[in-house]
Amino acid sequence: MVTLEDVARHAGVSLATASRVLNGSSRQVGRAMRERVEKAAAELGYRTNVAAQTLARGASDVIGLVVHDLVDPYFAAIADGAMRAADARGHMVMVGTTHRDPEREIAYVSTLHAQRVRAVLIAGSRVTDAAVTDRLRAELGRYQETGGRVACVGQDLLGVATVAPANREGAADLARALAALGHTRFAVLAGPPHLVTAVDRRTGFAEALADLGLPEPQIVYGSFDRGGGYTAVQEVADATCVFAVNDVMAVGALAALRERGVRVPDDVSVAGFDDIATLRDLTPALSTVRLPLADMGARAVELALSGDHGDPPVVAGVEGRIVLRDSVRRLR
Amino acid sequence: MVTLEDVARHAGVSLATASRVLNGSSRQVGRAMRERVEKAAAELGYRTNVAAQTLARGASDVIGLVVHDLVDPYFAAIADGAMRAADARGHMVMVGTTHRDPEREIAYVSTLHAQRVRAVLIAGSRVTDAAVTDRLRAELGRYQETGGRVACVGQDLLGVATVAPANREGAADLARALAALGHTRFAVLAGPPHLVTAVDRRTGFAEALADLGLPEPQIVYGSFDRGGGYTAVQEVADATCVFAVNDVMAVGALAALRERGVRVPDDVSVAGFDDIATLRDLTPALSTVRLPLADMGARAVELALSGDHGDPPVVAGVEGRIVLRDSVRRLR
DNA sequence: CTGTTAGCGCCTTCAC
DNA sequence: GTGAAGGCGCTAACAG
Repeated sequence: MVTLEDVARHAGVSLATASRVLNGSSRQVGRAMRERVEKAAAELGYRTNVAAQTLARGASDVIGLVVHDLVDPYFAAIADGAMRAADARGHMVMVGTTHRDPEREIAYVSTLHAQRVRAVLIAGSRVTDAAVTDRLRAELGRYQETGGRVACVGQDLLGVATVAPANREGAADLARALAALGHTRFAVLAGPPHLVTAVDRRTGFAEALADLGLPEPQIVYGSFDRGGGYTAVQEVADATCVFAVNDVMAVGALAALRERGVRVPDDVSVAGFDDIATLRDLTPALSTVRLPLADMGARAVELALSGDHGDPPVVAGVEGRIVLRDSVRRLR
Repeated sequence: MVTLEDVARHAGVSLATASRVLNGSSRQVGRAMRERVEKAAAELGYRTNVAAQTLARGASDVIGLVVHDLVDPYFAAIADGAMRAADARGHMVMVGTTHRDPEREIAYVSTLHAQRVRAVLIAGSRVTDAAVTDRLRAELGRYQETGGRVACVGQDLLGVATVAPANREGAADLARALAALGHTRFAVLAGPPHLVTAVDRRTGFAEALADLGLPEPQIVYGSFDRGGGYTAVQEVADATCVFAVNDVMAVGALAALRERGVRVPDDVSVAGFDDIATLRDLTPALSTVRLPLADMGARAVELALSGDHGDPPVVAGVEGRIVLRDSVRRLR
């Protein structure tokens, strides 16, 4: 294993000089020496030992990212945006997937802290369980005390910089748009009651309907994935329009409806939330609320890395945009 | 920042003892001391400094993963499998995305080498450019010389342990299955001519047709993504069956056909390759060749981590399974 | 501009 | 079973 010292010796310069040319210091090095060092490094096949560098510098240039599930296109898109932004700033990204286990979220923060990553990004819905949230906050707090930066994509419940999609408002806008098409009897495939994202979207939707003087929607709980939509939609009684709180669930609902011979949008309209790119080729095309997922990931990187340590955490709201496509139909 | 030394002092033991308790050594430590150390660590909020540990041990427990694009469900699935396997072995995963730039692939290997990751996983098609491949091989070679482990998901062209999907054979099987339905005039949306995966699938398909005495398929090149399928299918002349060399391209093709009012499978049959889970709810359901993507990722982790340094690289073949769904139709 | 020299935090022989 | 001490590879003052 070739070390900096080997390179220095091979080039006939001091360790410090070799360090300065190979691992960007602010100091200048004379052209002649610089070239000798670079030549020696190339000849020897030198590779910086980042662990040693991190130890000496007291800071690494790795960013940690915690997501629920990379196979879920929602998180894949956020991760992609975050990784592009990280890359642009010269950072590598270390990823942990929790598969929706809040305990693992906490454990990952601890692990990433141990890795002394420069920043930790937490993406995904918070849970309504205050005790779990508090423990995550505490873990993040310990990390921040030692200089760690944190940003979250989701609800502003952690006391850290947050990219917060307007779930309530987006769902409310969607409700109004659907009502404007003449729908009055709605059902909501609401996902699990302990996921804040699901709850926000469900209540935003329901409140908007109430404001319009429309009847309460039928609420069907279930899991937050395709299967949840698939199962839940089968309990819908007589709605003319079904709102699934995310696109993946809507896809499950569409599949179940198709199997039962229910036509969309002729027999029932369906809408989702997120506007997942991979799902844009479904038939009928899914109406939804578009969230700029990749931007949100990139934004989180910026928030985490910018600002000074003492600053109060920034909360960046993100608006969803209603996209009406073929899966919904005008009733009157 | 709390260090091991702080913990040792707080517990009234030596640094060595604290180290043995907190960071699993093979040595035993008396029960009383162990408990004192653990208590002190908890009280102080100690977190191992992995950088220091890596430096001292000369080995990290991070695995590097290089993929083309996390938003592409193909890679998301492989990454998911790899991360689960890594996790089960106590490793974190550092991810780099190349967005199909072979130069970045090489650069990432270098970066991961600098990070002294325990193993590097490279997922994704090789390119036909031998010069680029040689440089990647060289970079991997340098890494391996210093004890790094490597595994690849794709073609066995790097001289490292490889999980190699049977692209040729899968495509050939598919061709035979489609021919058995009575199709004789085929078109292949072939992707780019420099991607080995695309080439293998195209040639496997064409060769099987030739063996059956059927006419040569029309070959249309393009990009390896949705847009590539969308564009390429518009140049298809008079085939009764279109084979897109991956599912995402097939989705693009379906979209273009739908827009032009061409019915699938009534007017033309369409098949893809990979069997991407997220795409299983398309209508018509896509016929394809199923690859166990998550398993492949997990397998790569195993291959990389197992075996001894001198061993010749293992090549693990992976078979695809034909899945015929509604997007193809029997002609006779 | 270049070299010398303490550490950075932890692991691991080696004695006790 | 426990402690003392050298060293892992690099950085960043500090001198020159």
